[in-house]
Amino acid sequence: MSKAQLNAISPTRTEDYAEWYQQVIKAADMAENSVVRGCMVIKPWGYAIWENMQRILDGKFKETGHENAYFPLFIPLSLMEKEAQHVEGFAKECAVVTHHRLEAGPNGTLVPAGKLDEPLVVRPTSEMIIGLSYAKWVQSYRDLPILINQWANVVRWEMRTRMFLRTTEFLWQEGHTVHATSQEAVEETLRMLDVYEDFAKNYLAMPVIKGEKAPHERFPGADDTYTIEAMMQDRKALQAGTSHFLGQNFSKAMSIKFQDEKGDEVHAWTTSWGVSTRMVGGLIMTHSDDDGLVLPPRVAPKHVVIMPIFKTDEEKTNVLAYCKALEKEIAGSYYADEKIRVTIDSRDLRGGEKAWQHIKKGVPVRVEVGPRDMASDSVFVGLRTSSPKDKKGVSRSEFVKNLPQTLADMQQGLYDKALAFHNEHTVKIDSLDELKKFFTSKSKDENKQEAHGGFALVHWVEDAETEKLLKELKITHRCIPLEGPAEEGTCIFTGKPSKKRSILAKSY
RNA sequence: CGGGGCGUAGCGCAGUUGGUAGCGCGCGUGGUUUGGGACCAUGAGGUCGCAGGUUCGAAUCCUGUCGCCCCGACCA
Repeated sequence: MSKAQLNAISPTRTEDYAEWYQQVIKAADMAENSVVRGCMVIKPWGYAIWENMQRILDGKFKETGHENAYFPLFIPLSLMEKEAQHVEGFAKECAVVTHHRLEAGPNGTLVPAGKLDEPLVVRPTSEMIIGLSYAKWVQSYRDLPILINQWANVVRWEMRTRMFLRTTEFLWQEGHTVHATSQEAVEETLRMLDVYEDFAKNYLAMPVIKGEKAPHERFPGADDTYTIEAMMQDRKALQAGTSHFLGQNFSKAMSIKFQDEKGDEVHAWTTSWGVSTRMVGGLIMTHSDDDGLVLPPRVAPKHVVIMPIFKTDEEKTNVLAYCKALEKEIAGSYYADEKIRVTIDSRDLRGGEKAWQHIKKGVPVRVEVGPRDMASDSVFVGLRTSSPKDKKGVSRSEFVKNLPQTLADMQQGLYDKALAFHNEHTVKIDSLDELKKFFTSKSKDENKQEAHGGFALVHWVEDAETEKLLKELKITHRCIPLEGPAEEGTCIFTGKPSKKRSILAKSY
């Protein structure tokens, strides 16, 4: 049909947000469901985004003194049992290996054989298996601190999965550090939270709130859990990264001890912190629109796609040569201290079709080059942050010269837009009635609720009674923000005195 | 694991009271087009999720089972 659709993605965000999310992933060719329940196949475009995240974060971890290492995928069951709270928190979602061999069964089937003496848990997180090594490595205060990060996959057998946001197997990094003093460990915990904040804001263009989790939301076995919370376009909260101060809980469980300067044997203080492929989901839901994925340039696999346009063979030769020269010129320039990532898409596809594919994948800058542009030494440019129809011709030299600034402006523009949205839907609320109103959809149909709610800043004090009300409203306590003024008040549920406002929100 | 929805061609779907499978998009080929998600023609492509059962006959009815999506429960 020659009639152009209004949007590339159907349904739109307002029509059906959850379905829109799935469709963006599909349209951008990022990932697909696999034959294994709850596990996804991450396709090249989606994986390239993750690789960019990895590269940037890895650099920041190293800048802050960490080294990478790798520990086993399997954790002996007996080891998991050592920290009571930890076990309780993870027991329900552990995959367990009980056999180590397959034998021929009836009718060509294979049956597990070779039962293991001790079952192996597939790591849901690595505190225990890494702690075991740390116990051996730490003898003296001179061995500290240990600052190690691991890039790995982990498995958590969740009831309900969603691509990128919560999958049975996911990719992440987990930092595990050991310190001589509580203070040092706390500083490390907060330092890494800052790294995550910096990464989210300045690279993913995703506004986040740093905060502390309520006791019942803590990592199992942690003394304190800190989080960065982001607001998605449906105004729900997404926990985008966490950093835990583990106190001496794990060092006691694992016997991570050392002799201090005075010769006394003491337990070490540990931390752990991580972000996962969930961030890719957060990225999608922060910026994308009804035409597909929108990528902040800093994590876009390609910044620029050049699309040659030609009819005859002669034109093809000339246009392609021109495009290659342009590609080389662009690839030699820098944006945010990295070479600009450019590619030529010379596939034998119709122009419109091709352009839309790149729009759906979120490539920041599209450049069309045909004989006419060539003749005037200009290029035809479309930006992902503008309307798909909004394209204009500019001189080639101007375009190349301004490209770094163009990308920087897009990056900043995406952050500003997301921040404005975040602020618009973050409100102080001082009464229960107001809170109920804020979090109640006008539509009575469970499946057709309009976007509502957001981040409610309220005085809240943990209490069994408030839990019930939160549940009724389908909201959760997200965090107590670290920044912002301390403000005395009273809990809107119980009237108990509160020293600071918390964020309550619906969440992923 | 509870409630709801859905599994039919690569994708999206139709298939009414059971009679041996169709449409759109996409894909192949030929042609016409070409600054834009083209058009005409002509093809290829399906054990109707899987396993049983009822029947002369099942995509359709029954039972079981697996998977996906939504709402809950759960969620470092």
